[in-house]
Amino acid sequence: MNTSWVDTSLDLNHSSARPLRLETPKKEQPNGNLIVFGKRLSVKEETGALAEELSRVNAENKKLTEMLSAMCESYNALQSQVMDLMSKNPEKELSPSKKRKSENNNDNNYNFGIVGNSESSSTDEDSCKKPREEVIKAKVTRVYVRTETSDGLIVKDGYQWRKYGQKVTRDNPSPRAYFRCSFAPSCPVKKKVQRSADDQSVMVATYEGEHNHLPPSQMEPASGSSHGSASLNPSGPTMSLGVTKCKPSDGGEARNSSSSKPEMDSPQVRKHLVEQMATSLTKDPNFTAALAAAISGRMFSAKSN
DNA sequence: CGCATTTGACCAGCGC
DNA sequence: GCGCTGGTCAAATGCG
Repeated sequence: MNTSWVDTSLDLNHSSARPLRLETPKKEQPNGNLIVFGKRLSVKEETGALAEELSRVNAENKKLTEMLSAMCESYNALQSQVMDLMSKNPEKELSPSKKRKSENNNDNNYNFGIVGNSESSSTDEDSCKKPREEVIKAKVTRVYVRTETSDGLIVKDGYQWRKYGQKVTRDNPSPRAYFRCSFAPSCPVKKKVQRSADDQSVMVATYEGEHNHLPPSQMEPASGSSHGSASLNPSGPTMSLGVTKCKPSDGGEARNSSSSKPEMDSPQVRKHLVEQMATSLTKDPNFTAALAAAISGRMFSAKSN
């Protein structure tokens, strides 16, 4: 099971849709001088400006690295909390009233709350504990989306969805919306979207199944930006901010080959996961492009002030 | 007019 | 069997 954390306030994909302009001055001027932001500079000034920008970019890079490591640390802390909880409450923490067949198959991690807690609780052990029930056929992915806006139960993920129901559930005052992929019935994917009971600014999107088609944004590149803001993609090939990549989820593809029985408490494994997360982020062209765009955007705003 | 969304009704699983 | 609950259906409604 996948669980992704996406902070829509970052909106990286959206940023990456912009043409990447790192504004590295190029020696286009025949006289050796440069026009930087409309200003003609001498070679010395250019060197100074470049050095200044370099240091600024370095500082930015350092800041981002710190943010990344902080993210990983908090993730690890949460992970260990989950492990503690799981060891204290070996299996049956669900309130009896919630025990529906499908929920037992798919959502037996609700009892651990939000943010990363749900992952790694749904392993093959669960299916072993319930030999009577069918093994999960549809891949279930849970995605957490932090959204500052209150524009309904909308989680943009690049796919088109058709809403077919809405319910107020017992354990959460905010309504839960039910979506089917608009390519249904050929595409069996369903999605449930509900605001987190703990944090109303967090949307919890639960995907069931996998798309058997490309997202419309990729099938029609020209219209891609229309779906692209706050883009997250639980099963598709596009980028989802890789916090989940730290964990041995079933949807983690090749990022963690030891997904069968991970020992999350091992410091080596943790370190390895952090490294994998960092490399998967840096390898992702979308992420690097978005990062570069964000940096250049900051440089622009700094310059204009 | 066609399509998507809304929303009350209905159904099925589960506990008592 | 009954009540509770989550999930789905389908008629009504809205929108472009």
